[in-house]
Amino acid sequence: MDSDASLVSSRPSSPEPDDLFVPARGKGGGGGGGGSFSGGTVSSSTPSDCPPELSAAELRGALGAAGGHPGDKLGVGGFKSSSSSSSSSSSSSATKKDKKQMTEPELQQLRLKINSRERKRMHDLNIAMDGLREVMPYAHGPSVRKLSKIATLLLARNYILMLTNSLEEMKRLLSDIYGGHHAAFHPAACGGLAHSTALPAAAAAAAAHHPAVHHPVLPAAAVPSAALPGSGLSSVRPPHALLKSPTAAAAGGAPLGAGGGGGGGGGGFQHWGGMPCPCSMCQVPPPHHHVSALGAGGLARLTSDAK
DNA sequence: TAGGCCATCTGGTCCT
DNA sequence: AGGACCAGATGGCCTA
Repeated sequence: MDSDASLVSSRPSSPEPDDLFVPARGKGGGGGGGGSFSGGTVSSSTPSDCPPELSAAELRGALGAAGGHPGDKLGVGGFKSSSSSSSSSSSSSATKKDKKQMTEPELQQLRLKINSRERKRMHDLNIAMDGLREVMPYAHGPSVRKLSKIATLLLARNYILMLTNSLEEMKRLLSDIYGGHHAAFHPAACGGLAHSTALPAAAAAAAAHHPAVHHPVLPAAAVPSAALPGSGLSSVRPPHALLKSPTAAAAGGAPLGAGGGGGGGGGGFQHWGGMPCPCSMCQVPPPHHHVSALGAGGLARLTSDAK
């Protein structure tokens, strides 16, 4: 409410490498967000400069996933006991052997190295998350707090669904306009924009009726405020509940989280200045994608989080 | 003070 | 063998 400064992500995504370090031994428990870091910077890793793009491996991991599934973990019995000589048995044999043979400092060194790698990995993940936030409509602003990770993911999903629906709607519109005789006209396949000059008045009118993102396929000429995510997605409203912003919440409007129960009362979301839109997309909530447990439940939960 | 979110540590598993 | 990925645990910060 009052703390303006704190509204904008009071915490950095991750600390500076210089600050990163771990006494490894002394810390009675966990790392804690930079609580008891002392000396001995571990910049061993930070090899590259953290490229903004996801590496192939990361993408693979993100998409593939499901691979791991350790499943057991046996209750994490050994939790932070590693700092000692570890060797709690049961694990990769060779590595274990080596670990047993390693001296304390060596073990510590190894631990630091692994920790550093993990830190970097999470840092890269956060960078990717920030990148996602940047392209999300309404995800940033002076008085809007940074989206949480879960909110970012949910919002992104719904955003994609909405854009997909917009595309479908546009295709259908064009199909209606040109009827069957112009089967050769397939904007989606041709990239759509290439035909901008060929768009008849009817299409232009339709475009005018649906400015901005709602029909992203339309040429900029026909869509004055045409909008790429960062610029003016005035018609796309995120789930204000996720934004945790008093202003956003007050602004009201239908949440982007249409798929789930997001819409709540009013039926279809209104992208045109509060006026109900006649198009099918706005009348019917995004189909077939039941927002799944996480979607609905998560949003509901997050809603209660709204300010 | 409780709850949410996050960064970090850590051990295990899978992959190259 | 080393690295990537994953999930559990812990503690700190912030907000209601």
